[in-house]
Amino acid sequence: MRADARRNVEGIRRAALDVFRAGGLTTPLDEVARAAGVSKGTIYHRFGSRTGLIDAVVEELVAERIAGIIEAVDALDGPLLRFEEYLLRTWLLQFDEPAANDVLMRVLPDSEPLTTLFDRACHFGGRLLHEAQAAGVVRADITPDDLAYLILERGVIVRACDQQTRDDYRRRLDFVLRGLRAVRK
Amino acid sequence: MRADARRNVEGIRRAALDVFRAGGLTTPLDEVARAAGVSKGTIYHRFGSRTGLIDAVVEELVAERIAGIIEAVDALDGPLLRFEEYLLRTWLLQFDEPAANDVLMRVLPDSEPLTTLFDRACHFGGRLLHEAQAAGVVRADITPDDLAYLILERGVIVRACDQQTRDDYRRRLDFVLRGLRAVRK
DNA sequence: TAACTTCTTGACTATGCAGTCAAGTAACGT
DNA sequence: ACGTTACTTGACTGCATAGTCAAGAAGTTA
Repeated sequence: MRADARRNVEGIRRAALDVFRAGGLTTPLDEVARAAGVSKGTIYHRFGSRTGLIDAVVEELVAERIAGIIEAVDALDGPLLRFEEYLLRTWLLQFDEPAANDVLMRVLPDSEPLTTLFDRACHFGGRLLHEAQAAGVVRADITPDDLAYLILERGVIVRACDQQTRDDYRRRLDFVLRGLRAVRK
Repeated sequence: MRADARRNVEGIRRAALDVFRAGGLTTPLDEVARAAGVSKGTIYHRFGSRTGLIDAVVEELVAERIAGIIEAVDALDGPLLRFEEYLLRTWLLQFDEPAANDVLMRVLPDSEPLTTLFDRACHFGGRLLHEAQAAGVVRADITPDDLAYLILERGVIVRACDQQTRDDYRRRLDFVLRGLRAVRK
């Protein structure tokens, strides 16, 4: 690979990290090209497709955030707290990081790296749900699908309602969490 | 107005009712034109703009549905039941009728007829919220804005997640309603 | 430095929708 | 039946984005 090509690949990667971080994985490639100081054609040349580029950066972009949540929540005590903190932190991540939101919304269902990240979060959430239900602290009729849906929903909302403040968003999450708890006898 | 023009206006109105009923107010005008058997230009000629056409049909398309909810809910007893039935029926209306959903989502914020319909629903909901909070049966920290948001959210979700079954959608609404109730002492 | 190969470019196609307008068509009045 | 005027048409512009490719630029090697 020629020197200029190597330079460009790196530049594009870095630009993609910046641009996708700010605007999510659906940002037009022209913006990445502009940020990298190359033409769109070069990106296609080097990464094959839009998805190719995303695959090449999404891990670095998002993995740490999801791992951070899993780690932090794993350190907490109590099945209800753990379950609710998992959801809360995930929902806030969706608000804060468009790219993470895109992963959690399965914007590119065919991308392996994206699927891996998504599954990691889902699997962990499923475990917490199971434990919380076993302890009788969240409603028994919530399914793992419902859980995925609760996250997908929030993603859709975050995307569409980008004028709401983080505080309002955060406050309203409490309503949702409350609805998932088991009814006190 | 010439006879053919009058005929066309009526044809377009009727086509718009059909098409918007099925696909919501954001359906491309070409589809309305095709359904009416005229060209797109004729629609613009007769109704001035996309919004003009929508204004001309939205009342007939949606008013009855919203009035129906208000009437039915008004006949119920108990502040909690009334509040929850209002939300539930509104949310189901959003699922069943894309056009009603567009109204409730304020897809065209500048259209008077749309605003009128929206305000009617909002005002009624606000009253129910107030009564329910006065009776201590729903959380006191829910604002009228939150209520509008709960409806907007659902609208966004319905639009984006069109593959979910009505039954699943319905079942999940219970989670949300549950989260709005006052905490039992 | 010249030949050779790799690489980059940006104009191009394609898609989908909003909205416009010159030119053609058809209803109406006399 | 013919002129006038209202009306309709559909091709056109404009916009935004994905993806392609022939031609020109530039790194590499001898």
